Amino acid sequence: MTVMARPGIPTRERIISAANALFYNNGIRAVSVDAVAAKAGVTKRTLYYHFKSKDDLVAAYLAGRDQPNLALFRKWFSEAQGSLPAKVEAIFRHLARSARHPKWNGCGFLRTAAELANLPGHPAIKIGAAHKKKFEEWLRATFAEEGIVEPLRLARQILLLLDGSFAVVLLHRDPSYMETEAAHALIEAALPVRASRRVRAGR
Amino acid sequence: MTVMARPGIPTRERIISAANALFYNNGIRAVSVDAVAAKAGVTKRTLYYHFKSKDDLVAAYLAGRDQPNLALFRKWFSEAQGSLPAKVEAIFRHLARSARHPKWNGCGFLRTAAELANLPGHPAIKIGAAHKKKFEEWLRATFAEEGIVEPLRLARQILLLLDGSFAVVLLHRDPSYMETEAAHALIEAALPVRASRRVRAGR
DNA sequence: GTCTATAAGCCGATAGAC
DNA sequence: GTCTATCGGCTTATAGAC
Repeated sequence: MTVMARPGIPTRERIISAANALFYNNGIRAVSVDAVAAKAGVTKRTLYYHFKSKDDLVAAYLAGRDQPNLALFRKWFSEAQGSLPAKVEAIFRHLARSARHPKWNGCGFLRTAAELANLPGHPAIKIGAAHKKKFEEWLRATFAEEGIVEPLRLARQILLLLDGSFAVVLLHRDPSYMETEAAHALIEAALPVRASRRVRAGR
Repeated sequence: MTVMARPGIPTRERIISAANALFYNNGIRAVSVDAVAAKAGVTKRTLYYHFKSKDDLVAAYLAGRDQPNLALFRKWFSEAQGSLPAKVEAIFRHLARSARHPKWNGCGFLRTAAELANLPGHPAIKIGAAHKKKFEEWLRATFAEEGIVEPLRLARQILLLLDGSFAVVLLHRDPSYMETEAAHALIEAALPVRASRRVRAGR
């Protein structure tokens, strides 16, 4: 367990960074407060000075992943070339690439919600739910701008595919599930009628 | 913690039944072997006579859910009226009804895989992966019979929606995500061209 | 096959010094 | 704000009797 003694960075940030690495890799209940303190290079007493409980620390771990994660999805979308279906499909393609990294372990928000399913009001679950709502709302607004008739319905359908991809790829350890082009098919089906009606039996 | 002292049922079955209730409701690492033994009405020593470790017990818990779960999906499909898309959509409708029960806690296979993501070769994860593969294969065969051009691709797309539904509904505690009719749209998009091309902008 | 008893260690959280 | 030291309880797993 490497000590992350980087004096330039505030103690609280070092603790969150250590918590992020350990909780994401190993899960919540598998990681002790002792282990987080050791990895951050502080004593447990110091950790409890900055966070009032382990639950509080878990919430801070997920809160730290919220904005970076959303920014990454928006970046993948906006940098992609082509039509709307192609740009959304690009998110899944980039995700599959991430999932091939040996340290990839699915979605931290979904895994935490799954592990703490017996504690529905847990602060970490609320942060996860808010994160997914922000993503859904960004998708809805994007689809609305493109003239989709029911943008919220389509946003929720894509969300099911995204979170299903996290779950299935984590279970099978097979990123090819993210390359079934389901998002592409759903978006084309929702496109206004004037859009190109492509050949369908051909592939 | 109710003692499940039902003398007619073999000890091993009583232990698995207790493990099922506790692990599904609370998660794996949140439940001690002590608690399972107490709920089954046996001592810990007896439990370790029937199962060589907690990991072994967790695997038995999931193995016990495999066939009943698959049978339920097949029943929901076969008893539904109407076209192929309608019959698959019926699975999601029934699932949403299950999810409204207060004791519903998502998919036991996916939650276990999420919690034990740091142990990729764990026997329980293998059982979960095999379970989902059986479901995928049943879907593929069903679609092949219906003349779908790429039945495996469509089966995997539907699987993403199903497991995404488990994940999202567990996070938000909102079963309406299972009623976005995404499966219906994907299957219709994959149907042979001769099939009815319905009005699309109308709803 | 089931019991009592316990090993050996880790858990989250806290007291009090500086 | 960070340290040393420790509490009481819970963890998986095992020993040996019957």
